[in-house]
Amino acid sequence: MGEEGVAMSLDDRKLDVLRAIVQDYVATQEPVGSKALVERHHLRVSPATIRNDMAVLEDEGYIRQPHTSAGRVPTDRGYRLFVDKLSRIKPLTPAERRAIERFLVGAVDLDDVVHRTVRLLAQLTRQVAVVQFPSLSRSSVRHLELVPVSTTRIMLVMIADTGRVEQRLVELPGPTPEADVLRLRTAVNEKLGGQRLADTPRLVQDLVDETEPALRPTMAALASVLLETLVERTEERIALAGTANLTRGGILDFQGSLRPILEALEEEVVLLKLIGSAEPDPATTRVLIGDENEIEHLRATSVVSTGYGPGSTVVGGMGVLGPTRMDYPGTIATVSAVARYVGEILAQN
Amino acid sequence: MGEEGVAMSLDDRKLDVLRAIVQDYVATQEPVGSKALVERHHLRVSPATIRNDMAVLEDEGYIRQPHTSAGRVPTDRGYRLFVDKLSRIKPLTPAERRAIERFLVGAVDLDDVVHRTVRLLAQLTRQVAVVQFPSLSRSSVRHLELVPVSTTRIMLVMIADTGRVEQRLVELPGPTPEADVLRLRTAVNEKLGGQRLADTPRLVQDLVDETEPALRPTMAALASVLLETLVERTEERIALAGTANLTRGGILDFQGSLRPILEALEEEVVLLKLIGSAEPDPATTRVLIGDENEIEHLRATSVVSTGYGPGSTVVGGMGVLGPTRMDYPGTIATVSAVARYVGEILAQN
DNA sequence: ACTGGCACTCACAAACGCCGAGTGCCAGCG
DNA sequence: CGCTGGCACTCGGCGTTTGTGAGTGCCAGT
Repeated sequence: MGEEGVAMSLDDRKLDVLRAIVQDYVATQEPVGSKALVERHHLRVSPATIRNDMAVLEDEGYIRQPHTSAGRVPTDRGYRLFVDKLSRIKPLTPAERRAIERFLVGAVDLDDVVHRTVRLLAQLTRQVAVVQFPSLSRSSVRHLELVPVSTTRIMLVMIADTGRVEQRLVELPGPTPEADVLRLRTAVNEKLGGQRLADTPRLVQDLVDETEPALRPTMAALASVLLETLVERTEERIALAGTANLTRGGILDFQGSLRPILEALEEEVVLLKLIGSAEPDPATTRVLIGDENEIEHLRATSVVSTGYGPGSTVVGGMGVLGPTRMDYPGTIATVSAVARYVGEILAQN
Repeated sequence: MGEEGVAMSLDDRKLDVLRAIVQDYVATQEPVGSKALVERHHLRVSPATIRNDMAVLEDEGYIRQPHTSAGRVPTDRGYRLFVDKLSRIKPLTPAERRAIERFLVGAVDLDDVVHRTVRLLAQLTRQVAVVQFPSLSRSSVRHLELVPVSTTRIMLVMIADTGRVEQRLVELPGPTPEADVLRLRTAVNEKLGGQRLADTPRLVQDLVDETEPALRPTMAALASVLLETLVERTEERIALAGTANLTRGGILDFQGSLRPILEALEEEVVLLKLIGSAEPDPATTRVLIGDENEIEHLRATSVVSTGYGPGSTVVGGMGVLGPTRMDYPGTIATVSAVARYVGEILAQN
């Protein structure tokens, strides 16, 4: 009707009311009523006035009543408005800062960093945490090693600059003396060393073409495994922690059951999509609220995620998953801070 | 009194009754009464007789009543007797055999084998499955590689015969030309190649002593990292799957909540202890029932576990965790079969 | 535009009573 | 002596009822 944009139809006080509702509901986990609102927040009006405001907010779809004559609860849309416009990122407490700093002492290798990170995230946010291992597709080749296993088999070991290591067995077309293996090794390293994995497919082709004819079949066998390792099987690894937090606040937090959630959490693909850094600006911290996320069974959850990597690059994603009713400002702050720290650690290698 | 051994006090029929109670309870998840028992099993006596038998079984601690005037439920002790004496291992169904065979196609490397295995176990048993990665301490060194990263840093990569790969960064005491690194590499491989990891500590010491004096400080730096990698940090990796199965049959399955269970499952140490192959005969399939296991929070669960490895060796453990009320014969059969299969696959490398 | 007042709604908890499965005991029977 | 049928008893679970209070929407008044 006479209203222009949806947001325009809400004056400042209504926004204050929404903010207060979100905060109270997140804190108490109970529907919040008009009377309680005026008491806990110093809104300078009467409950009746608030009720009118709430009626409007409900019309606009920002809040809803679980049942007649109960207080109001924010909708996904309400949380979205809250996150976008009504909240400031909460600074970390000193205790949190200390915890983040402490977690890295003694991290001995990449696996260790990732595992510690995911536990840290879970502990700080008291939610389920997910950390993607540095993605192969985003790293470069540091070194390739060929280890003879028998005369017709070698083991291919690839070391990425992120510290990730992949190994694969290669069946050679025939017995190959060790000297030849060394020649292959040199050739492969000269061609691929330092290259980004994304660029390797065509280089591998060159590699075969440039090999001396005698060794070409052997190199071809090696090349096919290389391709598989470097590209096709860009298997992403993932670390998960804090699933026990799903049971906090009664199982009823997630209406129905947490069964589907646990199932979804075991699907790597699903997790990758959630914290996927295939986003416009991967370094930004993103928030997906309720049914904004695409996984059917996680419609009752929100995800806060971000990319991380040494310096300003992004080699993987990390994030946190919890009930839509969660402390967004605090969680966003934590996830961002942890990602920044991990980036610094990675930069040190 | 007049009774000799506890087991002696139970005649055959009482044992039949216990077996029937376990079977029915596992199937229905409800306390089983005397009348239902005589109907479902062709015990040729009347309910009243069964009641007397049940009274005895209860005195002996094999079953109990959840409350007066309810049916009986097996106790941990009852399950134990059932597993030890009253059940035969259930042969696998053809469908199960097929599933096990199918799961391995396309397993591309060790990680993949382990991940597929754990999922397979979870799916077949419909419980939580745990698989330990082949333990470093039980494997031998296949190859050690030194990759120069800068003039004062090299990356140490260890490849075990099980296919596991560990890498670690070594800070050298000073700039070291590549030729020296090669010499170190040769020396290290000659000394440690093919050796069991358990034997390496003293060998590493020899290694330093035998090094030409000029390279000795460098070798010392390398040796300390080697020791750490090979011995001290015998970090065991573990794969987990099927946590969603914990929610089957209502959460009430695990009285209280499954919170502590989820928490325990995130502790690697706990899991290792559970499926630990530090048992008398690690290749045997073991069953821990209820409070027989030592982890406080898992007192309501049972664990079926076994060791696995190529041939008749054991390089790690795997197992399944579920409510004490579980299908022991079937689960034992499945776990054993899967372990055997995985052993065969590992033997192929 | 805000407020106080008021009638109304409805989830939730406590109280109640019923039902029936299951038991223990006992006297009788082969 | 072991088994059986009969019987009185127990008690958890379930559906119904009732009471209570938080919270609402509406309206008349300032």
